[in-house]
Amino acid sequence: MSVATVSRALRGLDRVNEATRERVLAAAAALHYVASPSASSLASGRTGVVGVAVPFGDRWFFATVLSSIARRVRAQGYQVMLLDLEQQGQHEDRLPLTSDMLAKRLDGIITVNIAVTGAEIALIDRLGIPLVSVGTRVPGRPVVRIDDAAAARLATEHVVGLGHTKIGYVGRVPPQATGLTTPAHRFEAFTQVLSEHRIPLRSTWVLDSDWTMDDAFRDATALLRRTQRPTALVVGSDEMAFGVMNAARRLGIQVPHDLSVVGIDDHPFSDVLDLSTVRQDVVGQGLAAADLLLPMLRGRRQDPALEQVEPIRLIERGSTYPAV
Amino acid sequence: MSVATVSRALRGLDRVNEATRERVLAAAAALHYVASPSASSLASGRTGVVGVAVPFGDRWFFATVLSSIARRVRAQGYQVMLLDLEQQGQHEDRLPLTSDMLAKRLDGIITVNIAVTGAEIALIDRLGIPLVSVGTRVPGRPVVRIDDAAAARLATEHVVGLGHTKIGYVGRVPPQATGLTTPAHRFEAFTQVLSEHRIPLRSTWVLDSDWTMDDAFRDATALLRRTQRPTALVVGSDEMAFGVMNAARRLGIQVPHDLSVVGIDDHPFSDVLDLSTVRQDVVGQGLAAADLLLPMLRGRRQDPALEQVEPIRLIERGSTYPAV
DNA sequence: CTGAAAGCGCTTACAG
DNA sequence: CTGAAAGCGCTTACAG
Repeated sequence: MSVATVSRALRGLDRVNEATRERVLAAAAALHYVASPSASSLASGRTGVVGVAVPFGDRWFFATVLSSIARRVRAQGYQVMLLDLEQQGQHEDRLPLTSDMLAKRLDGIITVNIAVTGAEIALIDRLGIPLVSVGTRVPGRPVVRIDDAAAARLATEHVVGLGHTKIGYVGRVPPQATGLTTPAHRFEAFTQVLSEHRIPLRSTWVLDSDWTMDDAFRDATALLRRTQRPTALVVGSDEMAFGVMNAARRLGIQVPHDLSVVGIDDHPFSDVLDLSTVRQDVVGQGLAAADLLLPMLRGRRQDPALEQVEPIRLIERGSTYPAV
Repeated sequence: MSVATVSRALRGLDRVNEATRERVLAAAAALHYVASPSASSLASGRTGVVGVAVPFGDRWFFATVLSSIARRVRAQGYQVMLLDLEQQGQHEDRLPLTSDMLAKRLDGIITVNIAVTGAEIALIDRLGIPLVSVGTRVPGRPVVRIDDAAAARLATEHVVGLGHTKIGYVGRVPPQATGLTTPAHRFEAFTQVLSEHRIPLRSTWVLDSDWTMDDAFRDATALLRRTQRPTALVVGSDEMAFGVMNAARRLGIQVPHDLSVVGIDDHPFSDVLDLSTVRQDVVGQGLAAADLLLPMLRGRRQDPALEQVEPIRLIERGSTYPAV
């Protein structure tokens, strides 16, 4: 029996006699034989590995997307390489995607809220690696995301509907700092809703944030100490909203009676914290991205302009209350 | 110039003329040349990849360990393969480690709270892959962990010291369900402290749990509805403690005045929730495991009985209060 | 349906 | 310090 026949039998190709295949399979099992991935890759040009690039591997959103992608691609026989681009102690600057990470290593890549640079796109183009983005779009590739503006709109209209007119925002990101679209879209929608309702926007009630709970805690503490403070805060993410609620609690400000807080995400802990929020299906986005990428690994072209927008919805909980 | 010389120059081996090396490096940069990992692996037998096996890739503890391992091994030129062993919808049964995941793919592996089976150990032995475990020990391999008994002891003695005598426990795992050592050690230490202080242990105040917030929420709700209820709960993990606090809040039971709650972990959100807890350094454990594994990848033997026990300490916050 | 052969792109002794 | 050659273990046309 030749190595060619064994190779075909093991990979389930046709043109192999059933009896032959069974003998091969039996022998492979007895000998614990598994084809060498390196040798297969070298010969075939395919690695069976999908890379997932995240800016922070240890945060809920990214860990959840990563895990759901891993589950889905594993079912098709692919392994997942983690590309955690976090740069120690630096919030703005992430590690770049390099040839070392990508070249001949990956059959495809999913970027999760990564603002991919022109140089990186050139690299990925040169390597010819199929790519799907989640959240922030990579130009010329399919994207899976929610409608960030609509999400912020839902949250903002919720507190407006409760009669609030003194409304602040937490989670604006200075536009030059990053190429991420999510923070900008959410903040912009917030301002639009206010202006539609002719509610004045106080610039001192808009807090920049590096999008962490700790940072939101610090900034919200400063804001809530002022004599002039809002009665409601719209917060760009649930994690930041947790920081805001903590700040209020420490200052003796009652949520929701003295201050309404609404987030975006529906983080698994938002229920515990009784946080009103706008739910997005994070697992679903990971699975959708994998489902988009998988056919591309087999050479199927995908519409580069494809935008798969996943649904969102308002979850009213106890952190929001009518204005007095 | 031969391929051998190029190979040596690129990998920084000695016995290469400096001028030659510089020419090679310049040419490689100009051509965007990167050595094919598959070809290198096939020829050298090394893959430059470390596998990290976790039972749930989307939970804080595992995502944090994973991310810190990735950071540390990346600094040495290694990539991380994610082995997420979660089996959809099944809490007890995880996916097994298989040849497909391991054979000729990985230079080493770190298991994070995985109760590795005998068959899996035999496989890993046969493949000769160096292994380091975090949390639950893999027999015959180094382990990085905290002293779980000491952690539970600290938490329990804290509420005992506050004068509580009606004390319950959340997070016992039926011993046959899993080979994990953490839940067993923590519960055992809890019972010991009680008996040392001659505090009776009510079996109805001990809650089994699958170690999730939701499950703890459900079970704690049932417990706290009883007329006879504890004044303090020691909880095996912070995430479960969040569920317990939520249950109390929903029932109108005030934490800490009607009920003290203490967890173990110091989860990033524990500060927000004002949860008293026992802190462990999760990032530190990941880094330590990587530091143990890295030399093994270069052939260094490590003491198979090595136990690196990381420090813990009590963090008193607002969820615990003296008994009335 | 099966086999012989080329080739994937490196690394590693070995010789010089 | 450098090069020629073998070899790592597969997959893929191609021939039969």
